[in-house]
Amino acid sequence: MDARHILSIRMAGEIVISASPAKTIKKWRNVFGVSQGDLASRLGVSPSVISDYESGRRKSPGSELVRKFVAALIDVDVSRGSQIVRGYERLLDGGAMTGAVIDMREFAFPISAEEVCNIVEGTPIANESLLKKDIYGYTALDSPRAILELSSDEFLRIYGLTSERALIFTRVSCGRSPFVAIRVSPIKPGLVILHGLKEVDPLGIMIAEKEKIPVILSGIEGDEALIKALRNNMN
Amino acid sequence: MDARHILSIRMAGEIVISASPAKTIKKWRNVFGVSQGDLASRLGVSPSVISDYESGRRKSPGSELVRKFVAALIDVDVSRGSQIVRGYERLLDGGAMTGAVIDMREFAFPISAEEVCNIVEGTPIANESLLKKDIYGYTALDSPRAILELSSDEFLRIYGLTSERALIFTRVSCGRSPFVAIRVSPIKPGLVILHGLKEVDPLGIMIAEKEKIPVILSGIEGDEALIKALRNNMN
DNA sequence: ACTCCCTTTCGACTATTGACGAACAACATG
DNA sequence: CATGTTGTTCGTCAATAGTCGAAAGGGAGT
Repeated sequence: MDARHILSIRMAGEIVISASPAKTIKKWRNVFGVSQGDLASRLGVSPSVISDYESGRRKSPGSELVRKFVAALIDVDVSRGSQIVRGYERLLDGGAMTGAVIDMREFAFPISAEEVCNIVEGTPIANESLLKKDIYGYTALDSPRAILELSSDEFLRIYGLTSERALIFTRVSCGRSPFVAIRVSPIKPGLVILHGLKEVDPLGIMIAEKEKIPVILSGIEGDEALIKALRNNMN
Repeated sequence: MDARHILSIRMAGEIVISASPAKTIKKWRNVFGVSQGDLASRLGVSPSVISDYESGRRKSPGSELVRKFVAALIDVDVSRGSQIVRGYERLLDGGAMTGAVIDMREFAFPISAEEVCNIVEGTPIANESLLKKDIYGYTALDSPRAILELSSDEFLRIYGLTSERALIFTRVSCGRSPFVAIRVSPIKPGLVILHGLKEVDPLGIMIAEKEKIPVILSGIEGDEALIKALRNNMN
């Protein structure tokens, strides 16, 4: 399976190139939803071995360890129906995203919604207590175009490998449409960032509270400055 | 530079996932056109260290070594004007290739043109003495569509990271047009494979001989069988 | 409060990596 | 034939990786 091989290379590359291989190893295990015990069984080692790696006890894991680790995660996914691999295949097959997607990144390792809030100079306006959660990447959208252009298939693709990401709506007018779209979608993002307005529609806030999605209002002036701030803080 | 980071991940991933990290490390050094001595200087180690890795003395290079290795190659490229990084950027930015490109792969490590010839059940018809050279990947084209559709920019992109690849022309009628196209292009492929005909135009053979490009006539029946044979022999 | 699951920490041990430097081989050039 | 460049092999040693297993912590469920 081609997507499987390409995903392997992507995962291994991210781990090796990461400023913190330990954190990136843990990120991928969490993306695949596998416990340390399950993974250890599949690799034929003790659970403490996995924990040692993810905690950074070994600073420079060997290539063979990384290769085995990646292969084991993908094997688990395949045994569960290839959900992650298929999701990645959709990302590959779709070619360039529409212009509605301004930017889209996966983090080498997750950062908290709180840190994301700091990066975008944001003000929490919904579910502030949930800002400790981990965010794995972001997708920035041009809201008017997104509403007009995104097909249901493309809407799935903006979630990349995991929905635990920041969905950033730029050029927002009153802040209701984004939440309506999220409300009717089966998949919910880990965090919503609104940009381009000062006051948010109360109904939008109610939807977010109900869906338990933290929402931030970014204070950075201009789309490009927002994207720049995010890119400069890539780990 | 974004393409730089993505290329880093790609290279590191290929090395780690490869069935032979040693050979893939050497492939990438050759793709970047850097000597072992130059690379050693840049890494602050002795040349024999590089040779030890490429010869397979160390079976499982550590992540840090791979990261440093990749970074050093890209630094060399940047100091020379970012030719490789820019080439990769063009690959990324172009989105999906036109339908003229049936398939396109880079090998984890190069194989000889002779091995490629065996894989496609080929008969050498030009420059047979050059079949010992290393081939780093392949691009399979639908010839009639390629002639009609490929812009000069897209023509460059079919070479991927290196031109030392097999350019495969399928649905060829008499075998002259492909060589005329190659003749006028500034970049020459490492190997040409013709498919879909029994006799090749003598002028085409003359052009290939003149350009010192080995040419093979594939004996596999059918485009799909040809691509399948190539994919099944990916290293 | 107890049990179970998941994860972390760390001492200890063996195997391998990372690296140097010497000796050598192959090829191109003058 | 001598010299320079590029690359290979290998003995050697210090440092680190790979791993086990014991002990322990935190959270959820009963």
